[in-house]
Amino acid sequence: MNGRQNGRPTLEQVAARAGVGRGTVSRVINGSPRVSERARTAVTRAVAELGYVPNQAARALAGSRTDAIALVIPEAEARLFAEPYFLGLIRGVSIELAASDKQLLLTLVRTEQERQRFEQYLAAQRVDGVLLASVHGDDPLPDRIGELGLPVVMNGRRTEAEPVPYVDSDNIGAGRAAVAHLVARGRSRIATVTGPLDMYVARARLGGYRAGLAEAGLAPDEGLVAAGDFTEEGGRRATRLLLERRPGLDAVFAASDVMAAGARAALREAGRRVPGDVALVGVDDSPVARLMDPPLTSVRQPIEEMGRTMARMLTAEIAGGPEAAGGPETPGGPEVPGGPEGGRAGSRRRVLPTELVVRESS
Amino acid sequence: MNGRQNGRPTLEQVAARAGVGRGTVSRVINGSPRVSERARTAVTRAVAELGYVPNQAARALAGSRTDAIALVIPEAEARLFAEPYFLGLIRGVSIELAASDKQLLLTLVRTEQERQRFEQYLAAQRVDGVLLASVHGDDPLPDRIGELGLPVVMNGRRTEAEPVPYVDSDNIGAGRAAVAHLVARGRSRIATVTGPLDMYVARARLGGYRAGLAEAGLAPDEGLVAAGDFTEEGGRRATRLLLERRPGLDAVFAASDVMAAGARAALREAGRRVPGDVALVGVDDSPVARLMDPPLTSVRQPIEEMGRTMARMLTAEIAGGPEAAGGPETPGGPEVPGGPEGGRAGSRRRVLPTELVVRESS
DNA sequence: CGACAGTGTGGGAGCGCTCCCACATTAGAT
DNA sequence: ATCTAATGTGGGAGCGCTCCCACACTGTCG
Repeated sequence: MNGRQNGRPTLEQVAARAGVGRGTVSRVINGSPRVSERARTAVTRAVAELGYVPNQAARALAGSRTDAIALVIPEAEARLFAEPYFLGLIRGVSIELAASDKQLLLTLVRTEQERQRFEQYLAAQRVDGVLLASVHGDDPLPDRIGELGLPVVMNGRRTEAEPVPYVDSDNIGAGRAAVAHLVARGRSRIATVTGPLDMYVARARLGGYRAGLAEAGLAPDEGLVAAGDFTEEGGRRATRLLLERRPGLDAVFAASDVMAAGARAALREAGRRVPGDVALVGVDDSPVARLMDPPLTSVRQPIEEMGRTMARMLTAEIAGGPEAAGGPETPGGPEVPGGPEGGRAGSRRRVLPTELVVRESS
Repeated sequence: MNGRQNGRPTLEQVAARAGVGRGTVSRVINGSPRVSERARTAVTRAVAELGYVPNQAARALAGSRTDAIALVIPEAEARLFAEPYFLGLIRGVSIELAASDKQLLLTLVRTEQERQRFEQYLAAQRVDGVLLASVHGDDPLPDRIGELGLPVVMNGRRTEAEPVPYVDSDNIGAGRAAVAHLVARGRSRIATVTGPLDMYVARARLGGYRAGLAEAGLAPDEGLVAAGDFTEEGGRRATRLLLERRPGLDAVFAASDVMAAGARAALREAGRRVPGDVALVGVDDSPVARLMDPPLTSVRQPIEEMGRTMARMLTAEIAGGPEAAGGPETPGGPEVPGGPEGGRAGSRRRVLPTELVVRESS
């Protein structure tokens, strides 16, 4: 039949061809410095001539490292959140991983059963580390993985003081920026549609909203706060409620673009004009924002950058060795000179800045 | 200090505990029928007691199968296409793979260099098969993978007569359904904004549009056809052009929702009302469609189902053995007679039906 | 002129499985 | 009674690597 497995040359064959021993070939391939120039060129040539590619399974078995990491996305969230979010994350992770020659294993976890299967999977030593997206407040998975001895980095955090390493965006800053912008535009009766308050991200954005009001010297008014659930329908309902309670509101800060779309619909129903009567600001700067009518002012999160940062942190932790688990052990790695973004490089938690994108809705 | 690699029990230990040989444990784990009931229970118990999980690397090395497949997404496309598309695809693939206990390896390919690296990767025998998303007309990758002896399934096809196994949606039917619907709504001057015509998907949708006109007894008019590029801006430009050439048009069929959003904006600029003056239909039924104003009538593709089908086909081909399923070796590509639409079950090409979702824009 | 560090280097000893051959054991056929 | 087949079973022989020990060879120092 086809020579799918018989055809590929092995390390041994390369060694024979180069006239050296297996050990030397291995050293050359893995970039060890303790190889003579003569041997190195001979091996490099043999590799090229034979088209040799190291067998990954053998490598993993012998060396107990797989050069792969898993990215786990809870399926339920994938529907809730604006989907481009995850694609952006994946893209960021992927870019960074390509640079370090690791592979990305994507796992969508739907059910509890699948979650358990995933733990089994981890136990089968198929990955060197795990990236976790949008973890819920009470999810024990991050800790479990840690117990297995595998490095983890989460996207977002479960609580304010999160023990597991994570990369988050500055959600408080997002709320503040939105409110500050609305105030600058002359609005003073600013309402907000929040996400589900059992999620840290929703609480943080609400906190930012409140801080923004305080900084502007505006009095808080609980009547101007309504809870949504990150869906369009939820945003619509919450906005209707707000209009009922506070007909005089002149701005709405929705904690996501999708909810802002719902708010837009509710405002239209109520005959309010945007931005004439009511200014509108969302969060995410998703494609939806650009396509809305009028285009939506939104707070952008550096999603791709978050993905990259996560991958970088995980890679560092993997390389940093299993024993250095504790602190920001900096093993001679070329530290990025004062990271362009917030948060110290090498730290176990990182909060990236958000950015307001102004469009016609405000 | 928990032992990451030392702690895990091996097959040998399970064998000892169950009082049987390694071979028997292996048979039980892999579900071989040639095991006595007695041995089976003993092994099952030992496995449970020790919390044994087979080491995947060892399995792959000894058995030369990895239980993983790769899904390749060209990065350029990921930006162009409505992104939810890929998430839907990933979801479908993931669901089906979970059922067959395989793992999903996601690869975003950005550059030519990365593409080569990916080929290297495949040569390292890390996957049992490959899924290819949105392949361009002249991409040699599918054939290359076939030459490596790896099963491949593509999403969409490069040309009408595609030699490599694929799963596509009925793009011709999509165009026809859109036109038929518009005709039923009393429209007769129906324009279309196409995708880039070097892509088969764009040509097929245009073909469906033309077929639809013919079936309705409407005369074709090239002035009613303008090329877009699957972006919003492209849709906007193309629509402006159409309005200039044929101010009397009363409907637009855009070959994607995103382009429909662009068309919507152009129509608004020109003072046309939707659907009053001009009816609008898109393709994809993406979240954008629901959020547009008015909500967009759109032809839905069964994306998730496409993902599932692809995974199923690939799994079958992997299981079917390298010798079956017609030699991928055939150089030059066999001219395949296969009928255009309605692919047979078990066939190497499959075209799934699309479905019109009517909303207020038409 | 020995003792002693370096450097490179070969190759043995696994890593934890699957494959498969040889050997029971049993039951049926002759 | 012997022969054959069917059924279970143990365990050797790898799969293709990495790790690491032992052994050259160089020089350098006391």
